[in-house]
Amino acid sequence: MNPRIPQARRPTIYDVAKSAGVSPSLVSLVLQNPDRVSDKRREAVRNAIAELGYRPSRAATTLASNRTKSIGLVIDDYRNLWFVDLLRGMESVLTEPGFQVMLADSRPGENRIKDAADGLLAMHVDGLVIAAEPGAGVLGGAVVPTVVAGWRHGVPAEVSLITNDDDGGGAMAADHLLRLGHRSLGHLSGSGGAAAHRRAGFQGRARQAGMDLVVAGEGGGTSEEDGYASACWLLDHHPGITAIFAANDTMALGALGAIKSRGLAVPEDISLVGYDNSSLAKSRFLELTSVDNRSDLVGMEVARVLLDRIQGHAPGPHRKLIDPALVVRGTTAVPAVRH
Amino acid sequence: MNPRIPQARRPTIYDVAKSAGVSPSLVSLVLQNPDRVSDKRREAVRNAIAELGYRPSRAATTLASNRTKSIGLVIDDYRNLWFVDLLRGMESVLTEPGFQVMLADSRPGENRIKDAADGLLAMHVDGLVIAAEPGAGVLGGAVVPTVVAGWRHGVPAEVSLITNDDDGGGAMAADHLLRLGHRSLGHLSGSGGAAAHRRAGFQGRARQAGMDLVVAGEGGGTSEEDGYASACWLLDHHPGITAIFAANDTMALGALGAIKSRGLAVPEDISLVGYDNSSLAKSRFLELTSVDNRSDLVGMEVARVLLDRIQGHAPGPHRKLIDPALVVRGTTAVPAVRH
DNA sequence: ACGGCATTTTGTAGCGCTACAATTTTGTAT
DNA sequence: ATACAAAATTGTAGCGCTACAAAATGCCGT
Repeated sequence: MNPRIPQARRPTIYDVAKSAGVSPSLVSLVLQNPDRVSDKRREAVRNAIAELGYRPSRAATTLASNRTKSIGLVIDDYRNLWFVDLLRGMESVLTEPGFQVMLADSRPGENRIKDAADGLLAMHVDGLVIAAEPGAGVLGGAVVPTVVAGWRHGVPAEVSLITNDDDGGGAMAADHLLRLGHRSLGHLSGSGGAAAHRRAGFQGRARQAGMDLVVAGEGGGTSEEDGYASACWLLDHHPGITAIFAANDTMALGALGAIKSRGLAVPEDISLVGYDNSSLAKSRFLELTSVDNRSDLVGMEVARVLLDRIQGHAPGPHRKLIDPALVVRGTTAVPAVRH
Repeated sequence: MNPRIPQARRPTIYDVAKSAGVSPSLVSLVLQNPDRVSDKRREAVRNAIAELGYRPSRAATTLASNRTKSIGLVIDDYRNLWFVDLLRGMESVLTEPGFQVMLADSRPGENRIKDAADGLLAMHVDGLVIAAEPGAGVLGGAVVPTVVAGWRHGVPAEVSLITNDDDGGGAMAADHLLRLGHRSLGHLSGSGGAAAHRRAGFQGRARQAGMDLVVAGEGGGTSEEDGYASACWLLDHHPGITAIFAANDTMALGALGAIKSRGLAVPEDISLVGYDNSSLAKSRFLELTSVDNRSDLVGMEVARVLLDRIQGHAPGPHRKLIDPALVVRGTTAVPAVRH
């Protein structure tokens, strides 16, 4: 028996080099910049790679080149599912050039976001996406290209920002109701930046068109209960209203309960528009007309901006609002003729 | 002016060693095995680390030790949101010992799962979690400890397996309805392993208790539409049924539509139980009694098993079913007295 | 055939860390 | 004090790759 143990050691660049009859440096070159290598050797190296089943060691590459081909994504909380679309969008762009996304959520604690970001930076990520409210100091020593996604406030001018256009979404909702012929609107708002922008956009367009508008719940909660309560108040104090725009689908669901409890029908008596185009909205049971954030597009744009910065193509920071899309379903219709 | 540029180079283990007046090896030791170092030096090193803001380079550690302190998680599709709970559970266990989770979803293609797993292995993950149906060959050359999560079939005996107990969940649903006094049950099933187990558990317990049971939709789809159609069929052909158990919340929602369309009320005329305890079920609008998978517990157990294997504590493969939990809400009640 | 230049290929020297054997220090028993 | 083992510390040699300068090769006109 042969005493030499076959050692299932992973092949290295040296094994490939030997097998292809070239130097290790040449193999490295083929991996990074195939164009600089003659056709003959390139093929030889590629064959050797395929034959040996060689895969570069990311750790070694990172250590030697100080680049990781990875992007860190900091989210505020796994429970906020919007990051799923963001992540999908990012991956759809990043997969092709071979970048990996590393996810970190921010556990409770003082400098939650900063800690998560620091952890990712310790792994030498080439770029950072902050999909959470960037607290003070988080964006300070930006050692790698950084983009804030889905947030708008507290972002210094030198940091890139890609966000859903919540103003635009609010305006879209208003336009839709306007076109249907509604003239007296209610809005269920809540606390938080996104809600404020949705409200502003909706309000702006409604006022511009000379419509009546009553806003409820401004600065309050954004749960189903809150939607229910605000909608009850609206319906009881402003019976002339024919359409309600809620700052999110959950509140819209609450509003639906309120509307039904008053013996009114959707969309016959009241049209209802939500926001987020959540699974709730898509449900056959609700068929809720809703504004879709297009967070997937945000993710794609984020990835593109980051790649540009990493590869040194783009100049300064980049800001962009992503257009949302209105998805019309069964809860909006032409208003009933009164009397 | 001083021509030397201050170079914001990250401090290395050498910088720490110099600052603490010890050798680099000692610093490394403090990082890995503080107990082996005298109190005096340990403190000196720790102070130096804090002072310099030193953070070990993951890449270098990986390269030198051939360990990464990271776990790869392969999911089948970002749209299947159950992985969110799984991930949360895993992180709650892995954060403390300093492990990172790397996520990879399996894009379309032939060997989808295998490619994703290979990608993670190329990054030298120390352990692998397959939260998807493990196709042929995926678990073959298991070079690192591997656990299959949330799946039950096609898993060879030598691979660890941590799964939701879908049989148990089905039985729980049956028990609940039994205790309420229901004697004639309907079940909305569908294709797929999870649905089959839920059905089997429900069926087993129902038969054991001598109840009437009609199953609809076996092998069919699992969407809201499918739930609606199957529930219609059930209600029309088996009017004696007083309770329906759906294989998931979405189908339960469809069933609710069907029940209402027949002029029946929930829970007065028909009790309804879903599965997954999704946000849908929690909604105030539905208040759906539902079985919770406890995927967070699956994630925690997965992480524990993996850590044990990685640290060489545990012996062979490990199999465990995680008990689900029934969340009773407003869609189940004592059946109405007939006639 | 030969200089001169561009292109292709290679050798050398790390990147920051850990493993492990070698060495020094400390503690204990005599 | 002295011998000896145990504990603490250090030096050396990589891990697998890339950067970069140096060397080799190819190509052109004359």
